[in-house]
Amino acid sequence: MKRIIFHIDVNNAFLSWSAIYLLKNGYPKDIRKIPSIIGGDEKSRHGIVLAKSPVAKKYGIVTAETIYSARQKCKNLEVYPPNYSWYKEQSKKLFQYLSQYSPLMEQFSIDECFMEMTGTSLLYGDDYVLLAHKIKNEIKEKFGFTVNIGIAENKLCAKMASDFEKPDKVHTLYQSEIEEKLWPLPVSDLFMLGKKSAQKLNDLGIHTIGELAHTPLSFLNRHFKSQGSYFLRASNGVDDSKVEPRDDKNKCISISRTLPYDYKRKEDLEKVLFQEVDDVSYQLRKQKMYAKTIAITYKNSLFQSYSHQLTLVNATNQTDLIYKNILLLFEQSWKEDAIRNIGVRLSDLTEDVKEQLSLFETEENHEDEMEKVMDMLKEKFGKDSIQRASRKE
DNA sequence: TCTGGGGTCCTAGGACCC
DNA sequence: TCTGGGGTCCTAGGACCC
Repeated sequence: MKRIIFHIDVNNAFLSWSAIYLLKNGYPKDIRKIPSIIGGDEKSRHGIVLAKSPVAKKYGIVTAETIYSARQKCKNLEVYPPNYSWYKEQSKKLFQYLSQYSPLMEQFSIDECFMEMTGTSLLYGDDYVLLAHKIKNEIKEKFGFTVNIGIAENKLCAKMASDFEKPDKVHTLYQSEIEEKLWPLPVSDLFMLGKKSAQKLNDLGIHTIGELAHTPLSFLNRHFKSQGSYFLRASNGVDDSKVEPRDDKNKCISISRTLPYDYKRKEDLEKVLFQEVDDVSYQLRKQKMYAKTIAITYKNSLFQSYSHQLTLVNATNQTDLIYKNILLLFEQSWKEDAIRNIGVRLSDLTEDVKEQLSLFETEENHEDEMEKVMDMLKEKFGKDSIQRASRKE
């Protein structure tokens, strides 16, 4: 049986969702119809473009560029702040609705998912384009925002197809259409082929996906190692990965903050680190996980990144133990440069801890009990309801 | 008023063991 | 009297995604 995969992608998700929110609350205009963007707060140095309206796009504004630069391109650009809790709500509603059409769905991000549609012709008939239009139109009617739907025989091609002309469109990219629809595109359009690789390919004289598809594997392997094999397969529309529902278990949990100004004082940085550890270890406990690897990450005033990490003998989820190790890492790694962004990352996560205590480790049941109580309070009254003594000024 | 935040995966190189 | 070599674990850094 021919495999059929749908990829659903919300058009300008953050901007569309904000537009709906604003209209619902009596805002007089639809920000989808004017030159507008969703952007972070520039004063706290979060000034980048998170989403753009189709009109803003016409001015050449791209996602992730600075708001400052976006304004240079369009003088009467309107900037609106993100509303993440509302986005999450919209996302949840959408996926809930979509799940009625297929028992097998893979949520890929807040605004994208894959649906395994193989075999559904018994239910919906074998005109998949018609079905996709039905779904797309129902979403528009029911929720007020538009989506693109890509139809193909595998995930990669479905994803590429949904990226063709936007908004509010259905596209197919069957194997028989690769040459006509995929090959003329620039290599940078290929999924998982980013700026660096695109530049390198261009320097090697390879500009289109079609050219890439006809490059010898040995040549690509020489220049791109294991990625070379991926590039060749992907450019030929080959992908045999399955639609797999995400398990909710993360491989890592991290928090990082861009500071209001560059911090140079040890005490200031330590205070931020403590808050971050408090947050991140709470998240860890909420997922009932334990971390074995603890890392500190920096971005300095010159935008250079560096990091330092250690691996524990026994995985933990205790705030104090994690903080102790973060302080150690901080002592060992901070170059005493001015820090723009500092973060904490927990990885090597496991569900169970070996209860074996190392030789000199003391039992910390006390700490465990206190933490449980504090977590319960956080659950009930919100994350900021309770703070440890050392977190206060 | 220049340049976010949260992820996953890969690679190179060093330490260490047998 | 010359510097083997495979395997594993760990760290740092980087590419890429939304």
